[in-house]
Amino acid sequence: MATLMDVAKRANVSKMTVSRVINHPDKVTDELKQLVYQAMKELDYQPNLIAKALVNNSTRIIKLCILEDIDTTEPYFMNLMVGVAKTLDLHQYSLQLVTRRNFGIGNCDGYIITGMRKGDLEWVQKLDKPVIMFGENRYGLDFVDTNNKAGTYRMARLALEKGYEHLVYIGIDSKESFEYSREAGYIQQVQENQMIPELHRFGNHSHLSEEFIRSHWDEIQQNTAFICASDRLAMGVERAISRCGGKVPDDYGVTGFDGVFLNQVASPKITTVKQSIIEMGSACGENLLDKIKTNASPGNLIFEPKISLGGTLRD
Amino acid sequence: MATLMDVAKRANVSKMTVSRVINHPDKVTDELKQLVYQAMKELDYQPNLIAKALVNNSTRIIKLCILEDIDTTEPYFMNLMVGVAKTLDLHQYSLQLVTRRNFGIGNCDGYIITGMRKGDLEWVQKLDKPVIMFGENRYGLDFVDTNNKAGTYRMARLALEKGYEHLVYIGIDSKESFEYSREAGYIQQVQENQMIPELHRFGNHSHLSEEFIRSHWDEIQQNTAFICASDRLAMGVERAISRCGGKVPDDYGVTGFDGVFLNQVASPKITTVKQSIIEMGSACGENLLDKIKTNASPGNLIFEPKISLGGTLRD
DNA sequence: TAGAAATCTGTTATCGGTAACATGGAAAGA
DNA sequence: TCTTTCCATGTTACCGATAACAGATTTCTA
Repeated sequence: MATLMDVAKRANVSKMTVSRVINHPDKVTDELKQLVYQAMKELDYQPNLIAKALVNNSTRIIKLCILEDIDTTEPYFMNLMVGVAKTLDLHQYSLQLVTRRNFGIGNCDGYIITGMRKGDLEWVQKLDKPVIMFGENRYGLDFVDTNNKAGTYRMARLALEKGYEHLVYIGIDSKESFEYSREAGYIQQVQENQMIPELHRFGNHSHLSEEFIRSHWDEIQQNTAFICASDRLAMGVERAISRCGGKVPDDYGVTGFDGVFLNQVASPKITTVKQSIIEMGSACGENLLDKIKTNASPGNLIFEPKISLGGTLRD
Repeated sequence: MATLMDVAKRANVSKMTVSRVINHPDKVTDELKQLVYQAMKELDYQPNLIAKALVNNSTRIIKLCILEDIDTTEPYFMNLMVGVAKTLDLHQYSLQLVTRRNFGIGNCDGYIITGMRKGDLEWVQKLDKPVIMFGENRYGLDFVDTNNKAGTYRMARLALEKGYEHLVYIGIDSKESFEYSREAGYIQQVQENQMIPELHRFGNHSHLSEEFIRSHWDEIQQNTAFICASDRLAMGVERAISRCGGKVPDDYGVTGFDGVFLNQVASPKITTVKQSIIEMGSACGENLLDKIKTNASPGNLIFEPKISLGGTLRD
């Protein structure tokens, strides 16, 4: 591997000049710059990031903190992780996965945090390294998220356009901001159409929504579409309808939210609000590295969700 | 952050002595060692891995090469990645995900490779850094894998014990070693019971196995158990039987292989040969780091699979 | 045109460790 | 007792980069 020194020798300049060409090119004459560029190309020079890290006294480690108490085998978080890892690796940063328990251990250059609750606000604000949140929040912390409200709003409209006459919302029993936003999107669409909102909330497990539908099957009107806050819940609803003898999508519609793997393995596939989790993870990484480099707040980044058509809304 | 120097000063010794206490403790008297340990504890000394990496001229980067042409959203590979990442992060190594395309780019300290085909053998053997394969191979390259043969062998026996009279194998249409081993396990069990093996192979997609079962429904005998080489295939089989009016598990049995998420979302859940992909990924990492450190081949590591009971074999 | 200011380039010290060599005192051999 | 060997420790140089300072030109100003 060629070093700064090798390049310097070949270009007949000092190490420092080479370093300047890389970091402060305006402080070097064009003539020397050309020589140095030439030498770098000939030697295929790649800067040694470890040496750089040493002088900057950085760790090149980013901590990804998943504060929710969740199974790491869940594809949703894996996708997030892959997205983050992709970007970090590109910049030769290392990703460290941490939870509540092992949070404080070891140094790092920045944090990506998801699943924050109110009680966490205090210590999150005290962190002395740059932070990006994954998931909207109302505390002014920089975040990356999907436009949750727009997601359910548009999905609800789509269901109406497809001719379903009743819209029931099946939500997640959680106090997090994203859930409020999804509910708000549904409610707005329903109210704009002079309908009365009907919301139910459960823990995010398919068997809970399934059980609910089965036990209330008699009260459910034909031509209802269920706007669900997750693909898990949608999967349960779909299964329940099917087992109760209902027809999806002809007599009942079902829509999900997330679009991470689960929607594809259901049968028929779930029409869902697709979040590009991997891309969002990458964006978290980009924003964080930016924040580390420039020391300036990148603000919020909101991804517009796309509707991924499956077979749970009629055509 | 306390440095070697800080510790040295507090213990009234030279930097070198502190370094020796850490790396060659036998070359330092007990008396000094005590002083140094004391000082390290008082200052909560953590060695700076970046500085270490610089002198060793290492990158602290490990490349995970997924040579199969596969969707990265697949939970299987994500689990592998998480497992690897877990271990590497513990040792402050960085994980880089590479494919065929970007393989050669950039330096690293070692490789974890999965999905190797015959044609890859040549360049894999030429790599100048330590390598661990994920997935069995017959070329003498160190690997970590599940005992594939034992998996199908035991699963087939279980199906027989549950009273299914016919065993049909639904395999993956691939020339990789793991598939041969799974087939071998099934065949051995079947032959030990004086039965005649029946194997079918498809690309690893649920709709392919589903289509096969549906189109051959008339020829399928009651009380058959399908031993599938993946949960995907099993899912397709399960769905087909259900749609053709068959009863799982009463009249037909279905078993899968992998146990990574998919088996849990099917309904009923698939009885499957569970591979601990995350642990295996961790093991790949451990073995590779070991190999890097000691420069000695760790040999192969074979995980015994466990049968994860779902509802697709009768009780 | 002398002297000051600005511009460019090189030298030195530094980040936090480790290897290789140097030193000084104790144990061993003559 | 005097050398030789050994062992524990310290000194120096180095890994590959960068910041701060120093020196050499050039340009500008009076």
